[in-house]
Amino acid sequence: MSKYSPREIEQFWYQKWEENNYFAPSGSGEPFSIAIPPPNVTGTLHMGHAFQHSLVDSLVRYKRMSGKNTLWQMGTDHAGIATQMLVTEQLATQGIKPSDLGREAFVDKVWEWKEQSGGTISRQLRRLGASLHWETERFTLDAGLSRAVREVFVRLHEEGLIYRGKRLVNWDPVLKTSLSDLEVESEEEQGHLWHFRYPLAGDPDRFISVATTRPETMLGDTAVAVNPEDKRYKDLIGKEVMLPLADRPIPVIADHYVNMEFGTGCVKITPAHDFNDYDVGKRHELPLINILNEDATLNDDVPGKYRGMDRFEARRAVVADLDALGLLEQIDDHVMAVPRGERSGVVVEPYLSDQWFVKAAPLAEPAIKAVEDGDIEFVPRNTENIYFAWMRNIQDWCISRQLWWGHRIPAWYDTDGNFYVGRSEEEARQKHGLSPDLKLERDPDVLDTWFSSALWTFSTLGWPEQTKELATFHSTNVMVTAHEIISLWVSRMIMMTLKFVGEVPFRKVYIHGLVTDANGQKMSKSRGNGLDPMDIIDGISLDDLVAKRTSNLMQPRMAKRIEKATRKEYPEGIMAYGTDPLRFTLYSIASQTRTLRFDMKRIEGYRNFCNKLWNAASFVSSNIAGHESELADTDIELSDVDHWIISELQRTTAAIHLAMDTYRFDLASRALYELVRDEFCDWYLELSKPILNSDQSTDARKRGTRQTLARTLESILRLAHPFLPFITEQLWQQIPTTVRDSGDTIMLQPYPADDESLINRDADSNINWLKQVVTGVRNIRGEMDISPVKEVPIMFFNGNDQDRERLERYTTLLRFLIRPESMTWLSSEDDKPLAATALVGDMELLVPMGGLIDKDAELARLDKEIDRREKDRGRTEGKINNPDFVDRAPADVVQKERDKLQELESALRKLNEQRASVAAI
RNA sequence: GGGUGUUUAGCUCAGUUGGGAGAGCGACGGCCUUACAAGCCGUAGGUCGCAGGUUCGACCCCUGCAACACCCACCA
Repeated sequence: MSKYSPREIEQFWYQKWEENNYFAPSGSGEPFSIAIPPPNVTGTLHMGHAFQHSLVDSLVRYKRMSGKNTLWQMGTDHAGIATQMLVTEQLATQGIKPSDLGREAFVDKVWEWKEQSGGTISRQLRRLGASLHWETERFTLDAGLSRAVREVFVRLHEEGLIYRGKRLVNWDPVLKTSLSDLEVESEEEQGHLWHFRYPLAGDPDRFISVATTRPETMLGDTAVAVNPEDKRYKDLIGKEVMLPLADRPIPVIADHYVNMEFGTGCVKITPAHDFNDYDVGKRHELPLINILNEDATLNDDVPGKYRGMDRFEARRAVVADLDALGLLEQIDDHVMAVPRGERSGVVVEPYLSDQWFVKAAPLAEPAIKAVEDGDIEFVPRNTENIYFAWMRNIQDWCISRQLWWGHRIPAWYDTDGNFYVGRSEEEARQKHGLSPDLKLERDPDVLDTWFSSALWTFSTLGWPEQTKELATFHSTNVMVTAHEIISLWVSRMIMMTLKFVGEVPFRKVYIHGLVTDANGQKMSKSRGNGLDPMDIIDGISLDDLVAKRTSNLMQPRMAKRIEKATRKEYPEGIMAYGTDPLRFTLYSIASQTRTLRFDMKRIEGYRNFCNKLWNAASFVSSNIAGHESELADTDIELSDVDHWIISELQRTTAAIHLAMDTYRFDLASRALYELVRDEFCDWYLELSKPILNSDQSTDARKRGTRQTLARTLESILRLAHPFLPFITEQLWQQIPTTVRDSGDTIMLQPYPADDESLINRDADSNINWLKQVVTGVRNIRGEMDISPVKEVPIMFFNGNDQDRERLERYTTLLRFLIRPESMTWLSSEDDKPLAATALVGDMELLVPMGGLIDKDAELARLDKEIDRREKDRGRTEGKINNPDFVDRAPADVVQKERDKLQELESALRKLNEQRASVAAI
């Protein structure tokens, strides 16, 4: 058999699977379904995707093999803002502005772009081995989903759960659109707190000092507020101050919102440009003065000199002008949270505009209850707190975006500004009895991308049609996603799905951690520490990696640093590891912590693991070659070694089932790793060699071992398939059909079930004894620097009948594993030569010193053994001598300690005797 | 300000109802032993963040503290 080479097998098998439609639901059995969190149609696969989809794929393959009617629904998201920005940038390189094209032509361009680049993410998902049902792939802007969106919008509007209104919203002045709270990211930045004096109206010599972080907004102030309890300003309440620069009188009002301790205790109130001030303004019926244009330049409602200035330019001008008037009192450094648009990165403005909103509270109520009642379970459990915290304090959701790419809002306006909602213009006219002559214009806005995403689990299955798919696969079983998506998406799916389907979108929500780089840093373009899963699968040269990480940076000056760090970390670039090793690495780090560090060192280990599995299969294959026909024979004899590995297989199988059922992918992968490496390869394959090669073994026993080799390997492959889909398929194909099912793919084989009755405790304890003997000898060899191939006499003393019986039974195996020159059973103390010793229970294992063994080294070794046991004895004695322990601890625990003490004392006695005789040389 | 999580070997992390502290990587030593040097064998290394408490017994349960991380929130 050739060497393990992922590249050669992975693409081949995926294609085969897809051609044969193996990803389709079987149509029989209990349904199991998962809807993919739709990736951006024009996006590429990042490490977070690779992680998430690897987890889901293992789950899907596991359930499919377990006989479930399994659907992993594929689809992509139109990603309004992200995609529009991307295409806008593309056009900019050709010197084209969206406004040059106009709406329709621009949207056509986006569709073109989607057709052209939309295949990337799908290709990458295939490379990852994701067993998605491609045939029913959906797109959030396709006809069916658009229909679902209109249906939901109209019905919510009819119920008064969608409304239009002028509100203060988050405004992105570069994209010129509103954003929801969740699309705004606040980060602490160094800023200033300016203190200004506002002179009292009619008393220009008296001032009131206000503190602000945003001086330019003072042009829109409509009041100054103080705390009603604040004695300093009590007399000013109800009076007026003259707003400088604007020269408008504004009132001094009292409101508990004002914190007396902060700043000067006086707050300028700008209702049109601050969310708090907006609320204060409402309470006091203050006028709202909007001073900004859509692009955050100052509008005509400010004094002439500031008109048209950018907000930051205006800030400098206002500060300078107030200073010139002697009204600038002081400037403090001040750290504050600055809100920025998640996509554009620019500072977002609270901005007064007409928008559409979803009234969230009524929808949230049943959604909260569904989780409280356990209809939906969060895993790990405590992540439901994030959900509850968000839902119990939910605010209305601004769903309109001033973009061109997205679901256009199904509302039409007449020339008087009245609007009419309907599934179509015809319906809107009909519903409102409008004359056909009335001129209507459709609302130019589109819906927040998350609005269509919220309908994902059911719209992809055909809703509003009551399809068979919807009946079969909804509710879906589990949603696998990250923390930050809980509010953004999970909560909205739950609300919308309960509302329109009357059932939960999924029964479980598995929340996984965030994959970071090896240092725990979030992977990002700007940090230049991102790893592309494709580069790990296919490999990449250092120069290409550097080029990739330093191109298109928002801050080009970072390029040098990124290049340096990259060259240091990957001096040889990244070699091609293949998908299976990447996946296995991802499972192994999937513990239930918040951040998961991806370290290239680990993938190397798991690549080696795959290689080992490959070589083990090659060993099995060469040992059964020529014996294929007898592999199904019943005329066989199983040795203890065979029984033991079969036991191990059962235990691991049970452990993996438990792990998968509790979403512990890390424990599942580890159990598999340990079985394959530590038991199957390190012990079983080694022990099978003497059985197969010795004249002492009967043919029936050899047949038994060949059969166990083949069957165990075959089971391991099925067990491992959900995690390592490609290598397992490749190796499984090479298993003779006398051992495996004659099916065409491992994908559709039954997943192994554990069978308690196949656990053979006698064989287990025998093999355990055998391992101890072998380990004892290896330890002496290792410590005494005796070459593993140097044959030495080995003696046994003080063993019981069982030891003796086992020695005889396993002579052949022992000869192979410990390479004795001779094996002697000593019957009397007097026969004991001076020797290095190991203990196996009460039995002493001796390697005579005759020139081989260094006295001091052996003394050191014995001291170590003695010391270890003495410490243990101390602890154990302490317990036994504690009457409280003996009285109160369960009898079996006490007995266990007593037995242990006895063993320790016996061992110590022997070791000390041994030490004395060695020391006497 | 509120919330959640983390703290176990040099590094990254397991530790499933409280009953003898584990793995991988790294380190060190020895081996080309006929599946595998992408390998094999062996060894060292930890007052389980700190301080209390409950218990016969605590990495595990309770209280307090500290450090770090993340999420949410309107302190101008």
